[in-house]
Amino acid sequence: MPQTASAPSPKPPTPRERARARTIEDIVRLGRDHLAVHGAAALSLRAVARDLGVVSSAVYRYVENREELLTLLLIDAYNELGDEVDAAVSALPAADFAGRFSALGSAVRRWALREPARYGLLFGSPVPGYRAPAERTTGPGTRVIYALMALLDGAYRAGRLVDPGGGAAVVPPLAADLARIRDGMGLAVSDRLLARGALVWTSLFGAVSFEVFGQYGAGTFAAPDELFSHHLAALADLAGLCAADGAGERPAY
Amino acid sequence: MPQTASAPSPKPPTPRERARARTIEDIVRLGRDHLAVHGAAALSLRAVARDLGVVSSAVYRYVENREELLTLLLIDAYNELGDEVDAAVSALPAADFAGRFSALGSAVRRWALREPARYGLLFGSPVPGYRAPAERTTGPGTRVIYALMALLDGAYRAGRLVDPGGGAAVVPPLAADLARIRDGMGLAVSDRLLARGALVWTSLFGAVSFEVFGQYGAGTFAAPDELFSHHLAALADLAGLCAADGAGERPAY
DNA sequence: AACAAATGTGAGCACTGCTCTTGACTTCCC
DNA sequence: GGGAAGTCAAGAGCAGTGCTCACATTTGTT
Repeated sequence: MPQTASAPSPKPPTPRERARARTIEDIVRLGRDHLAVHGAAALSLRAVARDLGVVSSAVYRYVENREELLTLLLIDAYNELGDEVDAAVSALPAADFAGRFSALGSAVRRWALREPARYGLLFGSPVPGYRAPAERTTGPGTRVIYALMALLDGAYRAGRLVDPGGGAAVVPPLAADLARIRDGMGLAVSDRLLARGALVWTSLFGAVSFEVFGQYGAGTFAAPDELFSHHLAALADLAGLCAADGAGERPAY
Repeated sequence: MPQTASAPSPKPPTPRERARARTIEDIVRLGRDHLAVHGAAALSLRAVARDLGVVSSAVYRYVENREELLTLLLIDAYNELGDEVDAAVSALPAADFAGRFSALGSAVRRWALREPARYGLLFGSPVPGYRAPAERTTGPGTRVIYALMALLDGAYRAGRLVDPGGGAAVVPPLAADLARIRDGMGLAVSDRLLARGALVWTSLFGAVSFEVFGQYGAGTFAAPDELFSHHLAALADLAGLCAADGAGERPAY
């Protein structure tokens, strides 16, 4: 099994194939730049062709159509976000669940603020007429939620994730959904904590989206970093994460 | 002071002006339909002109350009959402804070699921190259957050909003922002509860956005209503809302 | 009825995604 | 080596877009 074992073709790549792959890489790179500058809906194959120094129809040799390029950029962005989140999380000791949670959230926010247009492609309103092919995007697209759930599940197994109370009981139809998810991901967390994890997940992206999309009015928050940190602490509490090791930091209710 | 006292022209509208206003209304209505069907980025003035039974350049007599139409649709959508939220909230007694909170969240979700493209225009990724004119959109655009803050502030003044603990203390720079907001909106809630309110606000839209934008994989949640209700209860708890009147419903910690 | 403002028309420019034909070039196989 | 097969870029062309402008028509008012 030499080379990359992805496709079922064990042949070594011919020079042609290598050149072709390199051109596609260039197209994706240029597309990423255009995406970052002009946004997803304004992504133009002709503009990419111009930057590539080639006539517009030539890029159709490498990329089937605009949707295909969008899909490539989607996967590219999901993976870059996933890489950064993974790196930020694994930079802290596995037992520091609260620290890892904070690192995960901060990494998402950092990437989103640095790449607002690409973040919008992933988590904003869907591009009209474009449907992401699930079989190619669900893998990269679920890396962050997998990381979060693995984190919370690890904390649960270590006895460091305790139900914070409040809210409501899990009703049977919801419990069925949660059971399916728990089995599918090999988790151990309880229904209530799993539901809390899902809420924390969407809340995290809600907070990031408001900031990235400029939904807060301009100048409303002069200290956005502090606001996000505060939110992150509240979300850790909402998820049920106990405060950092040692001292029973949990305030008296 | 007869008529509507909006513009500094107290004259009664001429038939011409009435016809003009009616045409603009028609354009907005048709644009709304196109928006709902094809999405914001695919909104086409030419298509609207066709539906209006007029040549494309004629609509430029009524709407300066595509951006102007987008702005009109933005305001229209914000107001429709605001109207529905206000109606849902005021349908319950003013003292039923938890009920009103639930009604607010459910109204937002209901409208978003019914009008996904318009919701995307308001809370999704910004349309590339389009900047909403703040002086015309901040009014309608802040109705929901005003309603939520008024609700939480009312609960606070009635002693029915108590700090749920957890999270972190408010650091000075954030406190300054919160103080400015509190003064600007005439609120009384504490810093921590105000910050919680902001988090609940973004979390609500995060949960709705994930559902509307199909960020949950297809078929992940067979019972989305129950999931949202569960989230809503958790968010009410996060905000510090005490459960409905009478019995000390608060579960033992 | 006459005038002037408001409104509608159609041509036109520059742009987009995408298709198709044509010609040139590279690679492989006999 | 020489042909065959495959690959690639070019350019024309189609249908659509936003938007402008000169011109024609309608319409309300004087």
